[in-house]
Amino acid sequence: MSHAPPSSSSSRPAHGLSLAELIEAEEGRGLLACFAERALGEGALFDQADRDQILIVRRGRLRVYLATHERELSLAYLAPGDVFSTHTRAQIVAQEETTLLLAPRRAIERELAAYPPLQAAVIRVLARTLGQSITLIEDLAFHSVRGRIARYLLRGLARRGEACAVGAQIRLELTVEEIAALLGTARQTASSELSAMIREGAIARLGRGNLVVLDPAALRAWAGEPQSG
Amino acid sequence: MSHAPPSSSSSRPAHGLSLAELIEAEEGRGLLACFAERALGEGALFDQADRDQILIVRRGRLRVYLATHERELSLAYLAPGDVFSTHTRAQIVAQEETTLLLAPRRAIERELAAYPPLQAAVIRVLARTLGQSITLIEDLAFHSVRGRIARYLLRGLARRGEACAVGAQIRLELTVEEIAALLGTARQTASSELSAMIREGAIARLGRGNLVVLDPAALRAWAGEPQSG
DNA sequence: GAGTGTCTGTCAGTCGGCTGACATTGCGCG
DNA sequence: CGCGCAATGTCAGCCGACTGACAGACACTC
Repeated sequence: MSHAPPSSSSSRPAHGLSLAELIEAEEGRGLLACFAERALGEGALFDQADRDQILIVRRGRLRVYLATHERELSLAYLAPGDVFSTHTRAQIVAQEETTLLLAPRRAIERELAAYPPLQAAVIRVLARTLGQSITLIEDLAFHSVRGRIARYLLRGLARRGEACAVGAQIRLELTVEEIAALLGTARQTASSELSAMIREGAIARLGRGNLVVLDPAALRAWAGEPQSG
Repeated sequence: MSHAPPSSSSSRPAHGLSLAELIEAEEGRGLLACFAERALGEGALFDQADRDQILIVRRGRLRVYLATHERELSLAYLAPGDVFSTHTRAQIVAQEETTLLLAPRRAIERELAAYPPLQAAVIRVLARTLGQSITLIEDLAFHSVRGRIARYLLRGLARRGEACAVGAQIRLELTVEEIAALLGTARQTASSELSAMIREGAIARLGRGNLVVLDPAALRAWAGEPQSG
């Protein structure tokens, strides 16, 4: 799961193929046979009946979230190439027309021995997901809403490899409400805090859905990062 | 990581050997060679220099936690047989005299192909850890302190396979302060809430560090579980 | 242009949980 | 036994965040 918004899918270092790349490649031909394609219309809930499935997004966008009757917490948005597993307690909904590949977890486990690169791919996905979970736990346990927003903005920059410097632009690809759900807070609180951060001169609006960094040090301080330089 | 207190180590279903069992078994002999033994005295911090290590607890007890300058959040207590990896941002401290087995992650990855059962073991550890992380996220995002305490108590019962019925006993193996750290709250708040739950008759004290369930329905309601029966 | 829906900003009221402070209990040990 | 220390229970004061409500901004359609 990519904790950031519309995740630019596979940014894989030289460790090996991602699961998505693997099944498209030559050596994954047999593996591909395990998967069935499925289409989801916009707003369609992924049926919780098919648990224990591995899914790969081919096209579209999925939102993964935890829910109670009264509140929802988004865990991630999945873009084409992203991989997820339904055996967690998370729900999944299609944000737009989406097609995905599905395979039962048992089948994948059976293939593990046959496709050595598959092991590494699966472990890598799990490790990355775990890392993002810990980021979320840190957010919820240690950081105020303002800090979480600052961290969210900094992650957005880091994901593109941009430094947090004066003039750096941040494209908000989600609505305030969606960001609030991702940070575990209410829409109104996120809106107020963001406004306050602008009023205090740390950032500025640049048209609809765009921000510019004015005071990197303030952002980093709110994010609870060690001040360097 | 076992989210519960002093985790009764391996309660593995019939899926295969755990990593800890695997390295002790015949077929793990070569694997064992990757590991070096290390001893930690009580209160010793696991050196953050050796990142990217797989560790297996042999004897003693470790606490895994996230920390800032001003606060700590315990993620898990590791008992003999438990497995963890240091590549997360978590810190580790020995609660008592502890000995553990250490292997570089790279070495383990190299062995993956040679020991097919190892793949399953590693994936299982990661999946379990991820599941516990999601439980913690649910706690922090959806449940009040009272709810988290109720959920903690219910998990304790479930872990022993006991039902939450009138008269069921709960052994608190941690101090209130340690429980608070595990639930992401302050010591005082945890203490007050626990006292209130007792005052309201849902549970009762039974000597030092022991509780009895008096009103299972109340506990389940606080925990936010669907009321059945 | 008017009408409609969505996204957004903002406010007052309320409450849960944190902080700091202090009293109490229980246990180990000289 | 009495001292000391750790673990607890409890309180008042404060603050951050949620709730509900409403108004403005923007995009789309007819």
